[in-house]
Amino acid sequence: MTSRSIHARPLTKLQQAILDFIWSNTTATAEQVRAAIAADHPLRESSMRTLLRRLEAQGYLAHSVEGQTFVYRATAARGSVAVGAVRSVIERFWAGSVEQFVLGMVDEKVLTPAQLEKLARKVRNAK
Amino acid sequence: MTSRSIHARPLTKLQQAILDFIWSNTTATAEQVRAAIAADHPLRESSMRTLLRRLEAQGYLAHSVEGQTFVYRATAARGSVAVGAVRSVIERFWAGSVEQFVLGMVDEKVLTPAQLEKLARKVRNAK
DNA sequence: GCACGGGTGCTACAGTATGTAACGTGACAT
DNA sequence: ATGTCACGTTACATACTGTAGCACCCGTGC
Repeated sequence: MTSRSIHARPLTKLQQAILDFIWSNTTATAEQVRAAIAADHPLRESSMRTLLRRLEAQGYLAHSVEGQTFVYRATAARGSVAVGAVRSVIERFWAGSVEQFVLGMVDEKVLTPAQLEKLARKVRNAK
Repeated sequence: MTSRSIHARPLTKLQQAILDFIWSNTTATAEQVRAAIAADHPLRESSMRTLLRRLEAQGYLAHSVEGQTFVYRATAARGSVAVGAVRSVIERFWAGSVEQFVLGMVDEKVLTPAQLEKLARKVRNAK
């Protein structure tokens, strides 16, 4: 099962930035994350720890102890979290029908018939 | 631009229920909405009016006056709001690439290659 | 003219998540 | 012992939500 869990709450920019970094690096300590996003989000060390702790409480992260430092890692792959977000939208708006959803995307011109065609080919060949 | 999707805040169940009713009925008064969702969400009249007012402030609704009653209607079609929600996810997680997004859906087995193929055919024929 | 009921806005308050951080504390190196 | 690093606890402002009381206006009936 694609790990249910995680409260289908949308991530804020800050949370997203943190997770993005961790997803890219597999693991990260509070200080590493802090340094990485300092440019966009300057934060005190303690603030960062609070954020990481909260993300862990929400199920996005888990940590192990390395010496006296917490090493965080994501509990779910980036892709599955992303797809989970979309799935919740599909459930609400298209009563769970992925097909209706895709057709809706075409209707709204977010996805063109040509793109759809191309993707179908690509997937077919990749198989 | 397909109408900037309002404030990209996700709708709560309650808000969704209200909008769903209005989308289904084209227009609705506070009392009609209240009666319609009373089973799942029992609310006082004034509460309902507050909710409608807030949804209007957020851009989802607009109203006209009929006698002394407010008649609400949605400012955006259900489909476009839904797609807008998905688009914001695509932006965050797939850097805006709809194609990468669809491939991600396939990767995560939310959309099967067969379904994709079928949809492509369907759209082609519909054109 | 005036009370009454329907419909409205204004105001409010508790609950929850978020952004932000100070402070206290325990462990380890010196 | 002492400083330093990393951690947890606690806190506070802001924002949105769910929920609603109450004051106010307008048309209809007496």
